[in-house]
Amino acid sequence: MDYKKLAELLYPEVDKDIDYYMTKYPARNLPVGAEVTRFAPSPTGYLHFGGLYQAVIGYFVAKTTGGTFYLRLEDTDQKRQIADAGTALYHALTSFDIVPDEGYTGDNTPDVGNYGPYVQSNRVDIYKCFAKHLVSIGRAFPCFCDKAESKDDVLKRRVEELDESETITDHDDCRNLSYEEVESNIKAGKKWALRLKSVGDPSKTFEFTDEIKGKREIRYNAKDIVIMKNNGIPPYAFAHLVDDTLMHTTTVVRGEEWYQSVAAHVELFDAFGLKHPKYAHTPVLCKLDNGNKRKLSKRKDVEADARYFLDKGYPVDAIISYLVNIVNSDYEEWAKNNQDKSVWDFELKLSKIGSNNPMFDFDKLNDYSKSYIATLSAQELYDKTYAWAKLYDNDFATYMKTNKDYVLQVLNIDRDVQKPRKDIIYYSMVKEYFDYMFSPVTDLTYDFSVFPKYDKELLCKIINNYALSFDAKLDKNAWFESIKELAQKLGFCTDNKEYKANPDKYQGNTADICAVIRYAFTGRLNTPDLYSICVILGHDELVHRATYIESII
RNA sequence: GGCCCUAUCGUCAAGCGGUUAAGACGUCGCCCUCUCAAGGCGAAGUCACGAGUUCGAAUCUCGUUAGGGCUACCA
Repeated sequence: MDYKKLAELLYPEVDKDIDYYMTKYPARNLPVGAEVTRFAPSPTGYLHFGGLYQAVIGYFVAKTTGGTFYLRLEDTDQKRQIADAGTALYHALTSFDIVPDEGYTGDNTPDVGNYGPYVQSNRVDIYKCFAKHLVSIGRAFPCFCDKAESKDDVLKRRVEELDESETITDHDDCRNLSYEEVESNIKAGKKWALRLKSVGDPSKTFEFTDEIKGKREIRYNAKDIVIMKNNGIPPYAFAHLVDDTLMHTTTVVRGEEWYQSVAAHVELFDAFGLKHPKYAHTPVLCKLDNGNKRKLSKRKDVEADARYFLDKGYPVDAIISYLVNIVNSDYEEWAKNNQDKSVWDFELKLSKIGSNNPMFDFDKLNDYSKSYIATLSAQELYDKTYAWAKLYDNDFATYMKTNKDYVLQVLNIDRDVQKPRKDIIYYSMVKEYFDYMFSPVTDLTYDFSVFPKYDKELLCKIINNYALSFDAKLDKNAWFESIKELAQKLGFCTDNKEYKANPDKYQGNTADICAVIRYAFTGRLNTPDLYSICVILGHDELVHRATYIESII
């Protein structure tokens, strides 16, 4: 068989050879040890949290080695594509501060970098050229079978084949077609796909080192895998070879689900005489569902959509910290010893990634988030909450802007202290958390039956007395003394030990008085520092609230 | 069905033939206290199971079981 002739027959329009592209895209000028990584999602929907997890790994590997991280859009499956998903993917990714050094930047903005195009559908000429080369060296052949199988069909067929015979051949029948047969098929207008002519012996193994899993023995590939679909577009495997070669990816970070195909990918690289990149197959993010571990699912889990966390207003650094912690569990110790640094300074190591599929843990993420927000100054919290509100809660953003000084005071409650509170988890919580500061008292809901021991008269006495006598000039100690005075006046006990010994002798203790005050002015049984709240509300507002409360008890 | 990967507290996990089997989140208790947080102190809780190798196994080997993945002209 004259393979060159066959190549011409199949790809008459291709006039370049692969050397043209090899010289067009020379290796990057990077320091020794610098890794080139990529995030290569398909525009089939929103950014999946598992995708973000992959992207974070790739990003950190590139960053910590002084390399390059780029974004490539893998849109070779036209059936599953969703309009504008690519653009949305880019925006979601960058919203998490994962900003690629080069690559795709959305549908309406040009790619950045010298190794483009970074959208696979724009690279078909290049794929064809590589495909033609493979035909010309006798390692690829056209396949005229029309196997429009679904996944289930394939599984069924495989099971049947295995039932019939011990050994199954992965070689495709079309590999034996003569030039004349191919020619007449093509003249007849038959559609064809291009397949690799595999020469692998699956009874033999080769040594493969995965950057995460370590050394493994893998069986040689024997499948005549499709490298160009009958629509002229390559499936993943071939696009991977061409793109990661030409874009000089040094380490391919991809999900565990690709691990099975490395044998095929390696054979493909071998066929071209090319060195394959290093591979890092990452565990899959899972979730506990009815006692079972399962993959984070787009359909079932709101948190599978990375935008969920943006919507809620989770701090980006907290999410990244959480992810980094899953990936490298020594991150926590590092963070403890490097409190002046941020997660972005952490040096992530692929070799330290475990092989287990980790389960997503909201508690842990929330802890990172609370702790992070607790480190923010009032001004920083204001800025971040405002930035969030501008995107997700316009009314609140307007409120924040017009009442900036007041909001700043509120946000500073219990914040300017040694051990700040940790109860705000995400920015959307701010509004609700301080609703009694941001809303008129008439918007708060009350139910004074929470104080069954006290009648209306006593409640009003406490509230009115407190409001009328409140003096914002008193410091915290003096303020507390004044509460104790009020307590004594109304028959409450101010000595805890005494109260514990003789609870029946009193109406209650100081804590009970405080509870009434707190509830009256905030509608809450729990709040941060009551003193600060009252100072910010001020004498007049307290009196106003007291009057209103009296009318509704 | 076949092939591959994985298995340490509820969760994330250190561990690499000899450890009282780290740490973090969560849970519980105590202290502090105007509530709630925070903080301090403390507690409970793990080597999936069965064989083997070894003086000695969470660690090595083999089975079993369970979970995950792949088995597409999807990525």
